[in-house]
Amino acid sequence: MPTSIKDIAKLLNVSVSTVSYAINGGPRTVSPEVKEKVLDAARELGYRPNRVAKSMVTGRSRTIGVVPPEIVEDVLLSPYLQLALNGIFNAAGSSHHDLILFTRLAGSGHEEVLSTILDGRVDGAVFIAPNSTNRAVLLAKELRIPCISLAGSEIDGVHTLSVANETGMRLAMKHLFDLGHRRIAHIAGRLDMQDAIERLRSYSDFMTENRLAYHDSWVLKGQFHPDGGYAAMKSLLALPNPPTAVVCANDDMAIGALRACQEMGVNVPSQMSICGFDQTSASELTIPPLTTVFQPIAEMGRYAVQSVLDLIDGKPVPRHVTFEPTLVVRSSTTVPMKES
Amino acid sequence: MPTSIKDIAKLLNVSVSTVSYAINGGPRTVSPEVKEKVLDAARELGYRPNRVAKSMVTGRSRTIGVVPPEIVEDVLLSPYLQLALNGIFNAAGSSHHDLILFTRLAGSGHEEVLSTILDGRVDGAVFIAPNSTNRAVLLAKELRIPCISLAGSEIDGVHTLSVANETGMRLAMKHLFDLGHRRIAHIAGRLDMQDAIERLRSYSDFMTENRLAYHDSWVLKGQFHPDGGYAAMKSLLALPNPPTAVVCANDDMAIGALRACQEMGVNVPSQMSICGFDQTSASELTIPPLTTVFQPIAEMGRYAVQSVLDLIDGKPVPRHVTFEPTLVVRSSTTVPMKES
DNA sequence: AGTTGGAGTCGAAACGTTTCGACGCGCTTA
DNA sequence: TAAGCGCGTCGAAACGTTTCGACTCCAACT
Repeated sequence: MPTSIKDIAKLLNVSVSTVSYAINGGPRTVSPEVKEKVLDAARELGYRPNRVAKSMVTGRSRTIGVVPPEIVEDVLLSPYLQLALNGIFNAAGSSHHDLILFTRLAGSGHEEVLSTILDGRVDGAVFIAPNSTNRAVLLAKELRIPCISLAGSEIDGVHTLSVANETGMRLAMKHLFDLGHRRIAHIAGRLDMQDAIERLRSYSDFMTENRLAYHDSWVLKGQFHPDGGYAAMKSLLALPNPPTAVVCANDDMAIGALRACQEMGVNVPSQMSICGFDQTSASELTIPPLTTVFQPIAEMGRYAVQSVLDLIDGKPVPRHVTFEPTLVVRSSTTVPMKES
Repeated sequence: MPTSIKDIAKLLNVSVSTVSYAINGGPRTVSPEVKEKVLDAARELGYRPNRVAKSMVTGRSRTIGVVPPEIVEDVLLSPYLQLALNGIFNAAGSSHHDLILFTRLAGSGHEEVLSTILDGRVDGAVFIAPNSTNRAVLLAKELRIPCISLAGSEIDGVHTLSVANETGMRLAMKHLFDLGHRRIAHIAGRLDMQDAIERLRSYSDFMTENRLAYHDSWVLKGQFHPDGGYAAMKSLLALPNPPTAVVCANDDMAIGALRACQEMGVNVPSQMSICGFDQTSASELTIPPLTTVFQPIAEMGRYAVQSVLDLIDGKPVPRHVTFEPTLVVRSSTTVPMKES
């Protein structure tokens, strides 16, 4: 039973409203003497305002929800998510909001999904890379909860922040093409996610536009996981006439691919150029450091929070913002070997 | 204005209590017909229980707070914290609790620190590696908020989970000693953190016990950051008779040290053995992969959540639990070179 | 037949705030 | 001097729940 505003009121023989005014510099003024008495008493009694009660009456919690792409074991181990979360965390901190991390959407029906989000504990929500089957974001929208989809599929009516995947992919492809590569493979991500789809499409487009022949066997699915990248590279190397370069849809897969090359005695970059995507912190620790596409994920997280806040305040927020990636050239790509 | 229990009551001409009983299978029984009517109406109207209101009357929020060691920009980029957070996230998910991540302890007075934690939004809290100057955890304890200190300084009266730093350090030192190293340096962490202090002490103890001479110049402060490790290694290599091996108090610093060696053309491990601490995911991506001390951080996170939950339920929880680390031998350590 | 008791329901209190309407007081202004 | 106004204060309503006491039936006892 912590001290409440009532205790102070009783002790000082004033009304609760007066105490409230004094503490908040409230909507009404309080005489200096009373104010001082109240503040002293509050300190004395160790008074802490109860945020839950405050939330109930104001309808605001100064807390925003963060919903990971899927709620499964170890999802926080994803470097991409970590980067986004860090950006969100920074922004929330500087705007004096706390974060609720939702942990239990999995295995629950839609009903429960909604209850978790819309139970009044958050003023708004950031959905990180929701895939198109993620109904929660749709329902949140339908119920007019201020929310932002960060790097997810474009869903109509939902405010979305995305990265220009096409630019990023073209940057990587052009880099390899300019180096002289013609046989370029692609290790794709999870094709139920928008990013993966767009990166794959840009790859195909680039190959077609430049009249580069490519086979189905050059497009592999790596599920965004290192092991997927590893397996994909293994099967690429087993091909009779393997490609000389590969662009991966994220860094984790590129790291897996790198490991596969090392194991098979294939030198990177001289025998195989590898390009990643995302510029996660691990991408510069590999040997050789990965050439990769930098996405301003952390900045997007920051922007997402600001947008949610604006949405809450009823300010206008652009329906869709696209961030431009840039290419970070490091040592995992070089000119292809002469032979062939 | 979302639908409330009252709307249902009004619509059906029953009392709010009846609706509550029907929805919760509440403490009183409801006739089957009424129950069905209520449930139908709730679905119809899209009723979502308001958790804030529920919290207020029950005093429980099914949410637990997570407090990072310090609240500064980019704190979520720390691999150690990520690992711990992931463990906490997993555990919270399976016990149907959400997480509040506190983002604004920094720069606020003690008063605000407390308000943030004790404002009724959380049932308990996990403090990740609080250092001894972190007053928040003390105050939380004083106010009887169920809380666990995860891998932090031991503070009396606070339930603490720690890792046997001594065991870990000895494992690393003995490994190097057995390989034949006698000139072993230590790059220490932030000496305001318990872990760093203990690791440093164990290093000294080991050196003394084995009658190994060591100089002050072999003990460097790396602040737990890669750049600190880098700088430390640089100054080690500048020594007239540098050590043949170095144990770092975390992986990040070991990675920095590795980079310094690479830059200076010092081969790791043949000319310099490097040992890390924590087994973060980056530690196996370096070339060579780091020999490091594995701490079950993720498991500790899980355990921490369970303990907080037990504390909340009034179950007995051991005041102090120690987890044992193990050594992961990879390729950054080997026998020292013959010369000298 | 009268008593007990459980099932089903209602009304109201409680949780800790914020904020509105009302009121009294003293000061200015006509 | 009366009207008007702003300041400081109080009491009460409101937010959306849960749950307790009380009440009414009706069935099952003695």
